[in-house]
Amino acid sequence: MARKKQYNEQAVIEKAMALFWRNGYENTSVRMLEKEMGINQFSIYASFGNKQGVFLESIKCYRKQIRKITDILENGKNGIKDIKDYFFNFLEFSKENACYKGCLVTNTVSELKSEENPLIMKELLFFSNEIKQLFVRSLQQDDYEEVLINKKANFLMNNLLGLSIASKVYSTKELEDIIEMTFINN
Amino acid sequence: MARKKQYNEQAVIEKAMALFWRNGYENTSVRMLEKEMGINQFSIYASFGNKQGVFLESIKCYRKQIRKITDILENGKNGIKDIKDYFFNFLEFSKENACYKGCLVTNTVSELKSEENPLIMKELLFFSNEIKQLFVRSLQQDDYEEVLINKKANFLMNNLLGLSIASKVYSTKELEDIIEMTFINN
DNA sequence: ACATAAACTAAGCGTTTGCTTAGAAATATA
DNA sequence: TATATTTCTAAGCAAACGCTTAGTTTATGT
Repeated sequence: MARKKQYNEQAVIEKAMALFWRNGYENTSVRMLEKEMGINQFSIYASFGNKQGVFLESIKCYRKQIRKITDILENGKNGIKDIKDYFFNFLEFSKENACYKGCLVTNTVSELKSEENPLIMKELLFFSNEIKQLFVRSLQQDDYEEVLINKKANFLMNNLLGLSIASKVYSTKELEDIIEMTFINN
Repeated sequence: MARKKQYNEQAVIEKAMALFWRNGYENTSVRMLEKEMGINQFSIYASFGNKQGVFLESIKCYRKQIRKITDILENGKNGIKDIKDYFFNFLEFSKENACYKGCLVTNTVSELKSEENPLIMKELLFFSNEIKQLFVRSLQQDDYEEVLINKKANFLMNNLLGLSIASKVYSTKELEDIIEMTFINN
């Protein structure tokens, strides 16, 4: 009936995601996506609508990849200890050739403004809240009171957000020390 | 002998700095700077060379403005308590019309890559280290051992970096709770 | 008053941006 | 094998980018 697609949409989105992760949203042009994804601009727009569409799919792909470490946290039974492990796992997850790229979600929250990219921002904040809820779940295993759990979860999120930027400034040893300090009372 | 400048360079840089702070480096175009600074592109290039030059001067301006709160920290005598006050002061400093803009330095570290903007990045990391050294100075007043002081300083920097992003996501009440949690053992 | 030098305005340079379109190539059905 | 339908290539669109230049205005020293 017709010609077949010569590319796999999931496979090219993985490459797009990697590019957005390295360069940020605005600093990734459609021409760069074209080269990295290995397909023509026409195909990009046919498959994903526009640049924002490519990014929204990239977030889904990011979520899929990070499940490798969120699944561990979600199935953990050791309370805050599991969150600490997640921090170390995240550091490893965000690394590419000995270079830390931070978190794709955090990087983009920092870069974009809600007023100008409401759709993207909504997805990012939803994602961010999912991680926080994983922290809440683990903290509940250590039977703190509900209000304190929420405060602790926000505090830990703040440290995770910090790591996204700190990892571009500090050495691996320093980053590991920071994580140790974050969990020093547990 | 010649015509006088019709603008004050320090005054227009303040406006440029505010624009960079709100929008980030790449998302601030020379046309936007032109409007905000109230002078023609020719004047911008005559005074500051190029867009990077405008930004480098904006950092100097930012440093000058943030002295309002770093001076307090630098002259403090209450150890870590002064750092906690600095965190609250920073939150207020970063606010514009009930909207948190984060830290100009942190935002830009997160946005740009060292390989592509080495000059700007060098200034930003120098700036960032100055703040850390203020933390070290205050921590020394509480006589911890030297190695622990450095770890604590990095931990606090991580929380400050985190606040820059967290302030775009969380409410004022939550941000205040995060600061309380950061200093809970002091 | 006049010449001179700096600062102004505004138009425009080449390049890159996100996105579109015209037409050729390829494949599944009839 | 012929036809229909989709995907491909590659050229091109208007707008925005950082930056420059030609020509006018303004103020100062003589």
